[in-house]
Amino acid sequence: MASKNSRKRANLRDVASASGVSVATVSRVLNTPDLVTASTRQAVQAAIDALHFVPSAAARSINSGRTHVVGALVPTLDNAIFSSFLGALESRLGAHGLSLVIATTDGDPDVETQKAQRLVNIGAEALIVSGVTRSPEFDRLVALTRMPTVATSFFDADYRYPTIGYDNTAASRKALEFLISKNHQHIAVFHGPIERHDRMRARLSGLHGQGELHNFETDLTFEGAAKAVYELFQSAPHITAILCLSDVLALGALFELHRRNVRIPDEMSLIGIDDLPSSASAFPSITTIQLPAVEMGIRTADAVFEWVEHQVLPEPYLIDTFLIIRQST
Amino acid sequence: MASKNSRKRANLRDVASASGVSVATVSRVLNTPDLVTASTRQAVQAAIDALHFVPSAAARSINSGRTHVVGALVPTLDNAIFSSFLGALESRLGAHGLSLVIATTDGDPDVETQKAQRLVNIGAEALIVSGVTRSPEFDRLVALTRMPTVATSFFDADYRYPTIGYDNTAASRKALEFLISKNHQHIAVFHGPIERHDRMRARLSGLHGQGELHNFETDLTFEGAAKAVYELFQSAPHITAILCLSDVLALGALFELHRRNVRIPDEMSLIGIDDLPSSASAFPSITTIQLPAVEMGIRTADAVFEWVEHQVLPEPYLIDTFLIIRQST
DNA sequence: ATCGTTGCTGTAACCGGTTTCATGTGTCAA
DNA sequence: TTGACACATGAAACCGGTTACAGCAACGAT
Repeated sequence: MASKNSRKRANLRDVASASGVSVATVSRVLNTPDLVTASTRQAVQAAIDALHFVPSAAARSINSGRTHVVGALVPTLDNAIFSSFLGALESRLGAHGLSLVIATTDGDPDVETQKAQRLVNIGAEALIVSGVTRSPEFDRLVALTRMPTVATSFFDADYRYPTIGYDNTAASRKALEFLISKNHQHIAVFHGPIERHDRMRARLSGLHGQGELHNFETDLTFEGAAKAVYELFQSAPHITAILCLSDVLALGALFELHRRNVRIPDEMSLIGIDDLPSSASAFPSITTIQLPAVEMGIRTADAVFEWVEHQVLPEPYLIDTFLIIRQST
Repeated sequence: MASKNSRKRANLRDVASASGVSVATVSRVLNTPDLVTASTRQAVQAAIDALHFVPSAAARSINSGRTHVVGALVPTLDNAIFSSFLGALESRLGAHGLSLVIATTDGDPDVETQKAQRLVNIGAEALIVSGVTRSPEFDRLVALTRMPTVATSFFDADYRYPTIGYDNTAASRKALEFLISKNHQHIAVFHGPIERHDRMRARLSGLHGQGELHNFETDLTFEGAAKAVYELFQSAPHITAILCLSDVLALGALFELHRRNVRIPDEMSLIGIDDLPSSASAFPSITTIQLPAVEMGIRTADAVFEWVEHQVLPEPYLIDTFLIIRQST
């Protein structure tokens, strides 16, 4: 009794001596039970149960060289576009027998580097990052550790890591062209901070020189959008359409326009980018450019799996975006 | 040259022989540099750089017995209440030097058990779960591995794992009492599937026998809410207030009521539970019961940290919910 | 009776680190 | 000159698994 509840966890040798076999046989019971006689197998199993033996993950992976863990670095979980990406990613990785550890970076390359270092320290087999901007230390770390690394949320066939994502510039241009095709002449562009947000910058870069545009930079929140609407009516009341470079802003603008009794789309048209779940159900529902976060998660999971499991370097992959026409335009 | 790019990663012994010292000294350079003379330290460091040596996470944790990884099991990432919880959790755990691996369960106890097993296999030091419902195998796994386990999203001082969360029953009752205080006699209750969703069940259980209530069960989506509104007007047009047991439903109902030109709150009052970011900014903004997901994440991270680092078993902790009165009532 | 299989099991090396303990060297006080 | 002591370093055990290899028994074929 007193000996039963020894503080330490039982290990292979304990089980071996308890069941009167060698460590090799115990290991075989765990991994290749077919190679062990039924009777000894049962004896070993009994000892395993009695001692509450649980194999050590670390000891296993020291031999296999595998941890079955991959890390994802995303700016935030508060934006549904990232959480649905991660949800799909986790689910698909799980189907491949891989686990996902997440790290939020707040869009700061230094934080990203620091958390990437931690992911390396816990033994991640691959890294998944979002957006274009990396710190030099990050690149050094990846080079040093030869870490399989995939970049998501944008597409660039020439990027230093394989990219799986969409063309942000084309997405915003698609939205703008749609507004122009609807004969809008005076268009406002709402966008989030472009400092430390390269995808926003890419979206914005597709828009210059296409007729009269009024840019409003604001926080990437509902409140930020409301503030931009306020400024819009102060400075440019002749505007007839708002192009929001994120559905978060589009929803915020929608609410603020409601509050001001501005009729949508009669008095003001509204188009977003992302296609958040809310955008389809808002009233009026919001025309937007769909960014297929779920497909991106699945494809990224598959690519990472092939890389760590079969050493297949992924090809850069461009995911299509779609214009979803709804009631707000 | 040819020998330089050997396929295998360098290990401690490689570095040791390259720099002409023992493995112990190399290990000291890595962990306790003060104990090593500056000159040898530099020599070792040079060898480390030259060989691109990166210490193996598995080998380290086999000695320390630590992996610095904790696992969280949540139903989904699609609901903002969970993603903001996880965001806060990850951030706070990171401050404690711990990494977070996430696993989604879709609310299925069997999936939860299976993914918990995987978390154990990769060496998680602690488990964080959501909601009351566990499978017997899950409990067996936790008992077997003596895994530190915290349950969140509800509070029950007598639960078999320490709970950190809010009182779901009290939250919904708080919402109902507020509606009653506003003289609403005929109230509809929108709720998601209660099968496999114990928190929803707890919220519903607080409401029985409190005057005339009409229950509508529907999917926990915007579309589900819209459908419930439709049914509501079919079967109970005299209703003056809708109590939604999740802000997701409240937002969906809001949009559908807009669509039907029902004035809020004049013709219909609306109250939710969750306090999603959207609820504050919707028009009209939605009265709701705030569930402090961020605080829950922080407190859970602290509790887990104390447990794995200092063997301090957390006390169950009840987090307050607050009625946030806005325009929809 | 002998040899070649096949099947099960044990010994011991090994994975890549950490850590204990012993050893050698230099410094300082007696 | 010698003993005490701090300091830097190395040899080897150790963590808890996996696995190459060897040994041995039972079997059928020659």
